[in-house]
Amino acid sequence: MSLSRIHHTESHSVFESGIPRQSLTSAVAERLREQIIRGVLSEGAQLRQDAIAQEFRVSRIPVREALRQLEAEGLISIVQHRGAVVRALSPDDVEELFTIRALLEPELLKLSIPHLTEADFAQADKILRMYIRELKRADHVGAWGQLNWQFHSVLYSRANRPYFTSVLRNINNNGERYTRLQLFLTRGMERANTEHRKLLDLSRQCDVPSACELLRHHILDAGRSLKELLQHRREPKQRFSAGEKLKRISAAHA
Amino acid sequence: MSLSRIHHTESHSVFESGIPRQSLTSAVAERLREQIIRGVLSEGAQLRQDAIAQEFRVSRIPVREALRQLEAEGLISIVQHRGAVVRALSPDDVEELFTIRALLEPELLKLSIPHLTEADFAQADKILRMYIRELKRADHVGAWGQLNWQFHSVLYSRANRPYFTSVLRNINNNGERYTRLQLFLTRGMERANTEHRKLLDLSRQCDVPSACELLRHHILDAGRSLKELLQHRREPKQRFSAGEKLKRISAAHA
DNA sequence: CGAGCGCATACTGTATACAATATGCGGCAC
DNA sequence: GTGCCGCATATTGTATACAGTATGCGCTCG
Repeated sequence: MSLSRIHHTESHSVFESGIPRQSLTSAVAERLREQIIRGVLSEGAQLRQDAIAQEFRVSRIPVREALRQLEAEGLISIVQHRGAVVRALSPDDVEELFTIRALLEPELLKLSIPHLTEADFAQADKILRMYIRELKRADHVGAWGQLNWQFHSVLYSRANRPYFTSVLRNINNNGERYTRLQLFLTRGMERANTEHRKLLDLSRQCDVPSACELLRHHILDAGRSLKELLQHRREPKQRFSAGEKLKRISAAHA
Repeated sequence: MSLSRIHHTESHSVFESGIPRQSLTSAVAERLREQIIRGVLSEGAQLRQDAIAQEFRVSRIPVREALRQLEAEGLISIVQHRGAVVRALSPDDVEELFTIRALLEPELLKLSIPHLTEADFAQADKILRMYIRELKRADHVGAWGQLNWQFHSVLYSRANRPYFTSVLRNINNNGERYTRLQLFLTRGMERANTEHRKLLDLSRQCDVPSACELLRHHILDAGRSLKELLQHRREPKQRFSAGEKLKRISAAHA
């Protein structure tokens, strides 16, 4: 899994196809970000610079820079001399993320709808159909969360508001692990699907107020549901005594 | 202006008082961030790693890490092999930032007001009085923007919403240079002051709806005003031909 | 037997050195 | 005279090496 174009120019890594225009730092950051979002690196997981550097066949410098970037994005936290760990979100944190989404996304949708083209609707429709396909397979959960964001993203794409988009993209990156959890555990996929379908129809009809209101509730309901899920999921763990804390932490890696 | 605690342990830099707990990377990032916000480094300014490293008496590694962090915060942009420059915001960008603020800050205020203490109001009041003092002196513009954010920040402090706060803090960091411009050029300071006073009074009376509505308009009006200011300010420059582009860029450094 | 100290170890933090790339200028050909 | 090629220079990108710090274990002492 080398990212280096210097020592392994013949490697077939996607990062080395064609003329390399991406710095190792960006490549490492991208990989780690993806792994965190997809849950490959679960919350609390330690990110040791040396291990990552060896895995990607690079030195620790680009790894360190990538970690700084991920920290600024809120995905990990770095403590001096103690390394980086994947951030864990409390139920309150998750609620906050959804609240922010509920405030920003309807505005973005409102600005976007008037400029959406038939191609955009077709694209959204395509994503929804892929979503349903994934829903039936139910084997790899990974794609749901991604498709979820992609769908929303297409609907906002014509708003042409880079800051809105980057804030929301980042918030979604922070929360996607949990969104996936909810879609999986509460069978919320069916509901999400019907709501997405409605949202697409309303957008197509240019019914801006209804679409925005539906979107707002769609987000808030998902947030509430997820918060409750997390609270109930966390409670059992509180039976552990402080002395067993260590065991729990190591168990979390399994 | 050394930040190094290794080579200059006897230095009196604020970063070295007491036991150093901050990494050089964080210290450099903080310094640069402050300089960008305060306009010491104006938009388009090139940040050469070597120069920064020498100025702070550190190697380029912590500088590079700091730059990555600032890039993730949106304050600078880094291009491969061409270095980092302070980002310039278009009038549309500024409008976007204010729109986001107008959506998020009222919500935060709503959540905060019920929990604000008399000490908080006193603190806000103190900031307003400092604001007026600075307004009369009118010599160093720097403090206005900072006090502006501090005032808002105090009012939101009891909302206890870390993500809201960090998103807004970052947006303010990105826009503060321009806010200051507006306060200076449009004599918007007086208006801001009276509106802040009203906002404080309404908050004290726990009149949540009125306070939030005032805040929303306060932000949106400031945004509109600033956008127009920037548009008119930019227009004269458009008379330059494409051929003179280079001259304009180098002149921007003066 | 328990508590506290000290050392070994592993990891992070930073500096120095070298490799690679972009930019600008001068010379050459047309 | 003009345009293009190629080299010199400056700046960034990365690797290696070393310094500093936190953690855990064993030892000693009470």
